[in-house]
Amino acid sequence: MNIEQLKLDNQICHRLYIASNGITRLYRPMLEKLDLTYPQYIVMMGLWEKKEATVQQIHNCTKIDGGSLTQILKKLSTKGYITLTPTKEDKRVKVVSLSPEGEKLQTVAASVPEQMVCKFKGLDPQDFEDLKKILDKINAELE
Amino acid sequence: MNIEQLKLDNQICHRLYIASNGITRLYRPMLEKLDLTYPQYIVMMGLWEKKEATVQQIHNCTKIDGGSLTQILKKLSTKGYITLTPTKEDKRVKVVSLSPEGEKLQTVAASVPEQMVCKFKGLDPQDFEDLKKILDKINAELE
DNA sequence: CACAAATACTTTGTATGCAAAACATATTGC
DNA sequence: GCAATATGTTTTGCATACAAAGTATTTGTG
Repeated sequence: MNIEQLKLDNQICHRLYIASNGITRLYRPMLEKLDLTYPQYIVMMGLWEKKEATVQQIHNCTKIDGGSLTQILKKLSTKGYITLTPTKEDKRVKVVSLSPEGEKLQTVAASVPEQMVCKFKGLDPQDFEDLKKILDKINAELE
Repeated sequence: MNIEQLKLDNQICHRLYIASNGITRLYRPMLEKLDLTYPQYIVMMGLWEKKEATVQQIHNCTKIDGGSLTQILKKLSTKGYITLTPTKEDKRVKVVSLSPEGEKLQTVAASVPEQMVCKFKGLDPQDFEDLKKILDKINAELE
């Protein structure tokens, strides 16, 4: 029996899990000013790029699953950042659009990425590059 | 305003978030045989190493926060994998111990790590090494 | 055109993650 | 000793994640 592999210290997945949770936690105070949670922020980032998109398209670019997305979009709608409108051509499809407030929010959000980078002085640009490449490989396998 | 940094495609944190969720999802069917969720599996890994530990110690090695840990330990206890006992010296402290079933489970779990590695044929050993090092840096900053 | 299969989204139920408040028990300082 | 404080764990409330079931609409087929 290969016990060695079961040790926490040898677990890459555990490290990834901790890092992901830790980063979400780190975002919290920064996103508080925007009245957004991290998943909500991800959806907003997708919308700032496209201005509007169907629920399906948001699912594709954010990789947040449908069930969660419905809840998140409902919250963002309540906050007045987006609107949800069924399309005329296909009533099943809903288009998510940025409201003026939602659009304005991007200006405030603009400082978040660099605030975030500042938290990781211990990593050099090469680390970020490497990490990005490896995560892309992992996410490709997870597809 | 630095809009470029706000694009999803430039977000490392988003990649990490997707990867972490995807991996947890990937573990699910493997852990079903053990009747464990991924966080429960993490706690069990900690216990297989130490046989017994206080709630605090488990928090330290798993990095799972106290509130969640209480729930997870309650579930593991219901499943009969562990027991929770207040210590005599300090009644606030609870010791978590493996039950015989919990201990036996390790044998079944032994195949999980390699099953997991098999899912990532696209990554070479160097990728895993690099990833581990970078994640350790990140987690050190998150402390 | 009617009906089965597919599609887009929502709902439901279970399991966290996390901050903040609550509890119980210990320890300290006076 | 006792009040004030600190510590270890639990509870609470809100926000997901996700599988599975449910709904509404469309599309494809005969």
